[in-house]
Amino acid sequence: MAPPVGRALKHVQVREYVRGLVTGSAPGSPAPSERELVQRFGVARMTVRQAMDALVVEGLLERIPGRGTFVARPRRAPSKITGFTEEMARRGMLAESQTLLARREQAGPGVARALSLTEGDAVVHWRRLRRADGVPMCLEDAYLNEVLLPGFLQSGMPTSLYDSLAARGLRPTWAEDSITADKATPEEAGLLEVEPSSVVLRHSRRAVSGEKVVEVSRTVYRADRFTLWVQLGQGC
Amino acid sequence: MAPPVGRALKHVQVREYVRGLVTGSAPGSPAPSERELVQRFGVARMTVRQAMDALVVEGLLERIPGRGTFVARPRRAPSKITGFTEEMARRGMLAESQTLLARREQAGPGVARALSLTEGDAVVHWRRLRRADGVPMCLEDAYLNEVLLPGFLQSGMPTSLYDSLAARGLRPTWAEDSITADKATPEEAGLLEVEPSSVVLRHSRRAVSGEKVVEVSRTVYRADRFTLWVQLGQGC
DNA sequence: TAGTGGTCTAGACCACTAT
DNA sequence: TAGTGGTCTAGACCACTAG
Repeated sequence: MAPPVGRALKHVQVREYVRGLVTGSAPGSPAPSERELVQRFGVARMTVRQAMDALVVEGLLERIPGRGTFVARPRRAPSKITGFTEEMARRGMLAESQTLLARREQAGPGVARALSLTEGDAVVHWRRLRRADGVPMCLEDAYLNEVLLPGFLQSGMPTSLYDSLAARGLRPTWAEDSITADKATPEEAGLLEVEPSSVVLRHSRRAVSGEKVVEVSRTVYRADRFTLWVQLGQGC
Repeated sequence: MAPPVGRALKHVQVREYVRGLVTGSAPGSPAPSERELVQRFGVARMTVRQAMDALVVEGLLERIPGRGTFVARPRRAPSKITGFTEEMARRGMLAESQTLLARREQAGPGVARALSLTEGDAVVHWRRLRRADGVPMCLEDAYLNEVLLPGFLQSGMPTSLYDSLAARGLRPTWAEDSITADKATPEEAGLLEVEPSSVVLRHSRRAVSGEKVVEVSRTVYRADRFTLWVQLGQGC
């Protein structure tokens, strides 16, 4: 394959060429040597190193001095920040949602603080009963900053909140969760179709995209149907 | 301050000089310009860029084209992988432990699989009742690969498992946790000093350091005393 | 206009690995 | 010995920002 032509930066051309060669290769496979790429693209070696550096930082390549550059074994990664739809898909289950409430409200003190707003500011309150493979799994109350989501309530509610946040460039980049065990309230038990005072898992989330708080939610899961899985790590 | 002298690599000298200038500075403070560092250290600009690149990747500096290089605002980071002692300290509580059991065992099928061992291999089983500010908080069963921890049982049990792992260069770099809500067994209720069938939070962990599985544990927390906090993020 | 970071060149020498 | 990545030089031009 010839080096691509275009007005793209040279280190980007090299980087994407190598990425193309390398994606799909088994870990440990050799990448082209730096001097080989210098020849192929007719660029300086520092330019090639800039390209390779980026792929090394990404975790795609691994350099071994004296030996060469190789496809890195995929690093164990921390959990992605996902919503219910994506999480259930990952478990091979079909997520369904029943909207119980979707309206504009004035933020109370707790929600205002969590969303970094002022009390009384407009928020979207969205309450859903969520099923996996037809069985009630959890009850979720999400609060969203209306200013960040103009026309959200009018545009017809999506299935996946996180998809529609992503579509607006507001995919969460950071989230803080708190998790407790508790007993269901009578109302929760009724909606979740469990005995009164059944054990539940309560999960609160505050999700941030860049500097903006995009979601504050409280979710109550049936303990008999749901285990929370989290991966932690120092890698990215 | 004069450039340090020594046989250290030049880009390392520059990097550590800048790090020293910058740590403690407020986010947004300017770092020295690249050309200024070229003058000060008498090195090539590419060498300075190599030094600065490292600090940018670390998240310490931020480059703004046309303006300069500045101290980055600390990025929101995912949770560190901590044990009970460290976690309680973070909450301003004093962690105490009472060892209920500490012995060499043969790994059963479940523990063997989780520790990436063969059934019957030697493992350390360590059961502790853990208190925070004197109140029972959780009951933890940890299983450790004895081969990775020679003399662990003989050397007197430490307070913090994670400290002693760190001392052997086995600080976890990745962990997978699962969290469920449940009711305490009679034995658990007795040890945790709660009513029988009280609500508890069950937390399982499999912690890895590099490629080695260093800890497998199951912990049961009093739900009335403990909330799990987790931060997730794409930054490192 | 002066200064900044972003890109790029065309070399060089080193330590290390593999044959 | 040949090849690899690691380090380093002494320049250059560009687009952008700020005064």
